[in-house]
Amino acid sequence: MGSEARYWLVKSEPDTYSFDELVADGGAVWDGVRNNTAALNLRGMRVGDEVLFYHSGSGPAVVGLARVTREAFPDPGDASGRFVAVEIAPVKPLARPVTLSEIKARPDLAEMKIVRQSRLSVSPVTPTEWKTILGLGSVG
DNA sequence: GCCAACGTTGGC
DNA sequence: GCCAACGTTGGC
Repeated sequence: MGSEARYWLVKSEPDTYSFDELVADGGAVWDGVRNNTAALNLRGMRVGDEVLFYHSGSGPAVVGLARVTREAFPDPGDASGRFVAVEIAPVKPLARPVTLSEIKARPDLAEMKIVRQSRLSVSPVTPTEWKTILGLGSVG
């Protein structure tokens, strides 16, 4: 792990917490993650890292961009002390959502963690994947 | 609503 | 420590 820019993807059910709600709130504590792999990724986040915000459920798609505003701290809702939370703030919505089916259809995105392990709620994104997603979403 | 993937739990 | 059973997530 060097000091290069890092990119991540976080997943949320829009019925539970949507990108629009993140925008309305101006930021959010990203807590409640109870998976060790996802927690490891949360611990890797640094302030300023950029985040793809993905809606799971019906019409799964990357819908917006966010930024890490606070690094990992103990999840207040976790009595075990094993899990952590971060804080993120909205940057902007994608001009158009990039759907999971589009991602799957592209050979250069087929290795994305979201494709390979659909249940992982926090995952790293490579710089190449990041640029490709932003291109598809007409951002940048 | 169904099913696959995968994490967790608990009996042994 | 192994593994079967079970629960949850998420795509379709």
